[in-house]
Amino acid sequence: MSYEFDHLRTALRKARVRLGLSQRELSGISGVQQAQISKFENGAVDLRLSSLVALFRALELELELVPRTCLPAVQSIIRATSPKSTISRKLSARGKIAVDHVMQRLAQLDQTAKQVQYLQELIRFLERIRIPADQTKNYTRWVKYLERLHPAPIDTEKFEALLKRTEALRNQIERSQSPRNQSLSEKPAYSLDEEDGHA
Amino acid sequence: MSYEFDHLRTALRKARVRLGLSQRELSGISGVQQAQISKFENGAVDLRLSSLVALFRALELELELVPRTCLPAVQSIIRATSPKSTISRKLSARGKIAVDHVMQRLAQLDQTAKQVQYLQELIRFLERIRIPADQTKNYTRWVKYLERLHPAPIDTEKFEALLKRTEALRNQIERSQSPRNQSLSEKPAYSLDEEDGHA
DNA sequence: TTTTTTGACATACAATACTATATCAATGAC
DNA sequence: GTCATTGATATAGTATTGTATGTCAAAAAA
Repeated sequence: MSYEFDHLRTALRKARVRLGLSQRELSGISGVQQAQISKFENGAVDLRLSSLVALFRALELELELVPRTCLPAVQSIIRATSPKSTISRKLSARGKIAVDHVMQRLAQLDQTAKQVQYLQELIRFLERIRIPADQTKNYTRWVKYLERLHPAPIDTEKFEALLKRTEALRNQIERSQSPRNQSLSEKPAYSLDEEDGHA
Repeated sequence: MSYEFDHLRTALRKARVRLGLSQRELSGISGVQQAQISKFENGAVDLRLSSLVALFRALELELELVPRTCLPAVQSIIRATSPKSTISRKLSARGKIAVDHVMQRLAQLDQTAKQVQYLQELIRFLERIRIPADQTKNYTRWVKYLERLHPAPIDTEKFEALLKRTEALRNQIERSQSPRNQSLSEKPAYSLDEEDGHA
């Protein structure tokens, strides 16, 4: 079909993927059918404005009208700001909730146990640091794991598994960073506690 | 109806009006039915993306996706640039053509006649100056007059009428500017020879 | 291996945009 | 006053989206 908006099609997919959302998840958040999302991303449908807006809102994006003469300036701003700005409040909210719940569960366990303290520290560490771009997939996978975990009480078996996974993630992140000797405690490019600046 | 895009509705109308285009004219340029334009401007239709893009393209506007976090920055850029950037190439192209044609007609008349020289000067003057915002309506009316005029040869009667109208416009513009003592030869906010900067 | 997740696709029906055209009142030009 | 322009509506028929489901293969997780 290829209308004049491949532009927006690809932007949608990129934004969705960057946030680690599946089409079905985005569908749930935005209210637009998964089938429609798939079609749109593949240029097979000419969405109505209401659907478009719903999708973009869910991804923290706004449809803005830009005079062609200042397109370059605007695009450069977007490029400059996007690494920080495209972090989803949705994902970070979901992630934050998951982490909070798990931390609450952990708080119910024996606080004198070394392993419990260690896991709590690990998680607090992951909450604070910058997640490198090549680790976002591992990171979102871990977050999803927490989401699945938190509704039920945490028994010994689950605790061990969680500790193992969390440690693994921390190690992967450190390994991916060490060659370039980057500091882990920089401002986050992808983190849980990112706030969106409505200022 | 009121979806989440009154934003775009009003922007469309503003842009169209600023350019002195009627709904029918915009329909002709964009290929979107006049009825649809009317409905959209009144929030009575949920346009498809293709129609939207067609409309905005015709108005030299681009639909851009902006992360919410850098909305303020983007909007400030648009505000800062818009007085210049929102000038339509469409209108200025149409206007320019009309003026050129009329000037060609005038070139065929007796160049020694004082009145012919005077009218030519007047038009060159209007081409150069900035048109104050409150005079755009008079200005576009004059341009339309030229558009209607230029296909046919210019006889004495038409010449007189044109001279009269052109002089009247010049006077109106000067009157509207004089109280504030603004210089007329500033950069144009609304002029025929405006170029769009794709740089 | 088995189960889940994911994205693409299909189908049937309801809702609505789009097209083509026409009308009408208000406004302004002549 | 007459005529043209403008914007808002209307109508009827067509095309497409949107909705609700379901299926399927590939990839990933368990």
